[in-house]
Amino acid sequence: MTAALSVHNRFFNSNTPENLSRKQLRISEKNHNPGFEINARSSKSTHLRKKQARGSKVAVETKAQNFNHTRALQELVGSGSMDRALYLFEKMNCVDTFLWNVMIRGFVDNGLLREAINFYHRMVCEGFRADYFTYPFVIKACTGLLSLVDGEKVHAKLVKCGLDLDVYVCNSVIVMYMKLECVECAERVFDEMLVRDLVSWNSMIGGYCRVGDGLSSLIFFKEMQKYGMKHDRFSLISGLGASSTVGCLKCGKEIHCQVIRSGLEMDFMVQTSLLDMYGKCGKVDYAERVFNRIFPRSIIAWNAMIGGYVLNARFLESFSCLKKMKEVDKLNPDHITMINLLPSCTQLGALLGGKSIHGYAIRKGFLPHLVLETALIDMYGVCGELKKAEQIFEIITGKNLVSWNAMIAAYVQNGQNKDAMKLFLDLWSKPLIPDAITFATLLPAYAEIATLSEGMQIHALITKLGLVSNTFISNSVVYMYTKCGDLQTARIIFGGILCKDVVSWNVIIMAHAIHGLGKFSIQLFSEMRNKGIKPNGSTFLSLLSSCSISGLVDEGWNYFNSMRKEYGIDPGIEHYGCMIDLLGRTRNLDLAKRFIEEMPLVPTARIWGSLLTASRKNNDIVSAEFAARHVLSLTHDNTGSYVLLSNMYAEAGRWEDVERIKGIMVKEGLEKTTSYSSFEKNGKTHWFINQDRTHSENYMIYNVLDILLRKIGEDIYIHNVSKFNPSSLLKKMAKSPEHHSVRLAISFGLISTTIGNPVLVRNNTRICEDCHNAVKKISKITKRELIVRDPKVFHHFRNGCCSCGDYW
DNA sequence: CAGGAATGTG
Repeated sequence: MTAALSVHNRFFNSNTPENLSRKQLRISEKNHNPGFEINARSSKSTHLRKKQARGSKVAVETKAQNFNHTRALQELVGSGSMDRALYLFEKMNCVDTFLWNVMIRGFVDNGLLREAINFYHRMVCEGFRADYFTYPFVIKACTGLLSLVDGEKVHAKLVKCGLDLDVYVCNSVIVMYMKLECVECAERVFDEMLVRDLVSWNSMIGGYCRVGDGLSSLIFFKEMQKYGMKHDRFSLISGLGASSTVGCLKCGKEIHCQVIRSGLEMDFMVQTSLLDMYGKCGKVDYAERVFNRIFPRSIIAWNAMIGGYVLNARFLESFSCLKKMKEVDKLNPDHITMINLLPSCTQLGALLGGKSIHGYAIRKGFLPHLVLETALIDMYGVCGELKKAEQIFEIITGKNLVSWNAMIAAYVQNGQNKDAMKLFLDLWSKPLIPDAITFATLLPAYAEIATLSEGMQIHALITKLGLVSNTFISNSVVYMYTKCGDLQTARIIFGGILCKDVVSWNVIIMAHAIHGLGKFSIQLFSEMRNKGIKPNGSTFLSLLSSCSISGLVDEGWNYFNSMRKEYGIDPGIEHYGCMIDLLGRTRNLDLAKRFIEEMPLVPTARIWGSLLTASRKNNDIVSAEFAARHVLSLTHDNTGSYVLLSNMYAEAGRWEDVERIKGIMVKEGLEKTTSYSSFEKNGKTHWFINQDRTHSENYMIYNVLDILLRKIGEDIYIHNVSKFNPSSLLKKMAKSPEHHSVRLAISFGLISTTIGNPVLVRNNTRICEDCHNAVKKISKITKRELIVRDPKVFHHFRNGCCSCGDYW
């Protein structure tokens, strides 16, 4: 007669039943029954009253009927017919806590989580006491909804009822907090438990695993044995997961031994975890051994095996594994198979493979699927199909941070730095908070195009979000400041990195390289070795670049030769590239050519490009043609090579050849890159193109520039007429460099800054010979440091000299 | 009545 009680309590009893104990509840139930008919208000009660009026015989029947109803209700719930269960529930007249629990559990089991919570509220409202059977279900519903708000309310309620003493209830609360990433709350609940069972421990181990704290997971895994808990399959599975996140093969192997000792070797979930662990710890052969013992092999085991191959860069094997899966076990790939295989396509550059996976996913109805779509963005991004990546990103509903990060990465990988920055600002307006990966992805874009003030803003943001202690991020910040021209700040931040890794050192060595401070690079390199940091290939790339940029020829050769001898590092193609630059500086073109011939690697476009630069510096048109031919056979759209060659022809007065190159470029659809220079003033960037007259301070800029040019004797039109030299005049007229963008920007920079301060100008193309000469002289007569950033390096012009040693 | 294996971004 509980329904009656509920009605009664609702209207006449302020002492709500949830404040009473189970025993008290039963007593009050009895006591209030007699008054039932008078107090009845609801239609349910009226219905009951009519039934009861038919006499005691009917009452007995009702009891039996209720018993049948209960069984029917359980069956309906079990089969997932929640609507019919609800109908029956509403019809039943003797509802009690047990039946409410059956309903709530049914909702949870059938994924109707919100309904489960609503039903719990209704249950409490109608005066039923939620018991220690109710709460695990309700908490599970909150967990599934990822609703911390609901969860905390329910938790508070159950503490009030004293149900926080129940092990089952507490275990479910732990799982909830862990899944909602409130690790500290879970820890507190765990700590305050008077009795902990196996599930309590397993929930902690599994919870830490889930939030990525493999170390704590392993600590709890070891700790629980001290409390007399024996690991079961759940503990072992979580322990294996923790070993893979930490990447601790030793831990994994130990747990493998425990698996064998516990006789769980043939447990298929444990097997899958083992296989996964070995794959993630880099032991594919062990994984294969485990895999071969699994029978029957589920799609999950196959997926784990495929994932293992992909993770260990054995891409082709991942595809043959897929083939075997289809042929041997007649299993169809699912969405996780696709997610696993997409990185294989990405790494192999197999766009066609990636597209067919996309097609398969569409045909099979796997889409929309957030993770799969993100993997597709990555694949299309790396394969250069930016439009496709954008399309997928557009249609994703419920984008999470990973999706945003993937799209930002796609832009950066394709050199669309501006779009990456724009997308980041877009993300900033969303309720998502960028993380370390966002910045690690984004910072290279900032390094390429951000102004110093933009760079400082992003740095402030990183600091605000507490990501400065992340070495990966700090390294990128150092590089960004370097590329923004602020080597001073780059140094300070480098000095502040607490855990400097090899990348930190490589970055700071490279920073000094691109600012033409080779001696400092060398000093930093020896400092690094003294600190016991082992240099890698990239270290030498930074070091050799520095030697080449600063013209430290002997040092460069010494380091190059020491690479293999002292450090056991085989020089890569990039290292050879640096050496060719170095040889180019010595003006020994024949040696450079022989070096290319004799090197054990196939020359790339960059190698031939270095020879082309060297040929230009030597004014050796034949070598330049030779180098350019090679560059263009490898990259058809290398505009720079055409322009360089064309300029050489022009200087030699070979106008037919200039026209010929022009013709080829037109035929190939190539346009000469428009050179522009920029100068940042008060956070605003001012742009200039050659002969630009659009700037608001145009008059002043040209006046100042003309004075400067006259002072340095480059105003050939006015002063050099007497020493008329037709070929030199022709040369200058062809390019009219006296109003090149870089000079305009420097002129504007000089009038926009205080005397004594350096002027920093950015160029999108390499500075021409004439301007380089002119800027050197301007630095001398103005007594200012003039800094020009080109696509590769910073030219520091000081007192008539440039840090690049006139070779760039 | 509670807990578990394979999945995307640097």
